Amino acid sequence: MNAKKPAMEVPECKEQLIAIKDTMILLSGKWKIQIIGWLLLYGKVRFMDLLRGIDGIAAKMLSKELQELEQNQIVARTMMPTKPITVEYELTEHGKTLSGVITAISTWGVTHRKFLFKKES
Amino acid sequence: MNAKKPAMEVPECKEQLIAIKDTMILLSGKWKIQIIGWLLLYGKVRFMDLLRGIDGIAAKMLSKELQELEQNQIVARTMMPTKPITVEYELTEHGKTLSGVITAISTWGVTHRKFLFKKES
DNA sequence: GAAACTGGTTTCCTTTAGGAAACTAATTAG
DNA sequence: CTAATTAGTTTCCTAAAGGAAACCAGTTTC
Repeated sequence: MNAKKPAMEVPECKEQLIAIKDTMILLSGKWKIQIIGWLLLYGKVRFMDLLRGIDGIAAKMLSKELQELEQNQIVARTMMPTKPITVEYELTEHGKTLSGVITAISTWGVTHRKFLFKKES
Repeated sequence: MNAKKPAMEVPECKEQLIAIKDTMILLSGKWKIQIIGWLLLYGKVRFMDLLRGIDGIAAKMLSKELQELEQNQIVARTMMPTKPITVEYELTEHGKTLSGVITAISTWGVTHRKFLFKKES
């Protein structure tokens, strides 16, 4: 018996794989999806809300990730002329279109937890 | 005007944020989601199919990522007694429950591309 | 016998991600 | 005057991720 097949036929579903790659370039890393999840749940929040709310994140990271999300027009930043100054972050309209992705990820996390629980019992 | 609010009220939506974190621990990195996307589209495939099909991945990476996905029971590995030996990879039943996540990511990639196109025109 | 196929592993290296802590400026409350 | 608030930035460091190339064993084809 010979294992040789001439190589897989690769149909044009490839578009979808490119789209996956595109998305993951924007959202990769430890924090971005968590930040977006926060903004989806809580709406318009301040820098310090995120810093205190997202477990374990450092100011440097939060600042950097928010800048990147802003550049990609997923997050909007608003400076308020209060004293001391406050800055508010929220999802843009485009950013809100990520809700399907975030809820799918969140839902699967629950599914996976149930799966692990079922196995060990 | 004083910006001080006593600190955000943080309701119990936090479960969802934990679930997001759980999921991303399993799927983080440059390749895992792409691999799963491939397996969703093509079903049962061989090591070399993935190596040649996923643009830019190195054998070391593919091998390592597949091992991790197997450990987490997302991917199943089958050795076939052909000559030369062939190995087939496919999603487990549990792995297939990721299809919602993957299609959401893929769909959003398309949405995002349209968004960028609309802006520049 | 040489080359090519299978599915990897090993080594060595570079790049990136990420974290801790200190520091800034402007302002206010005590 | 001191301490604390806001929203960050800067520096220094380590750990992890990732890539290129060589290598391996077993088998088959030329």
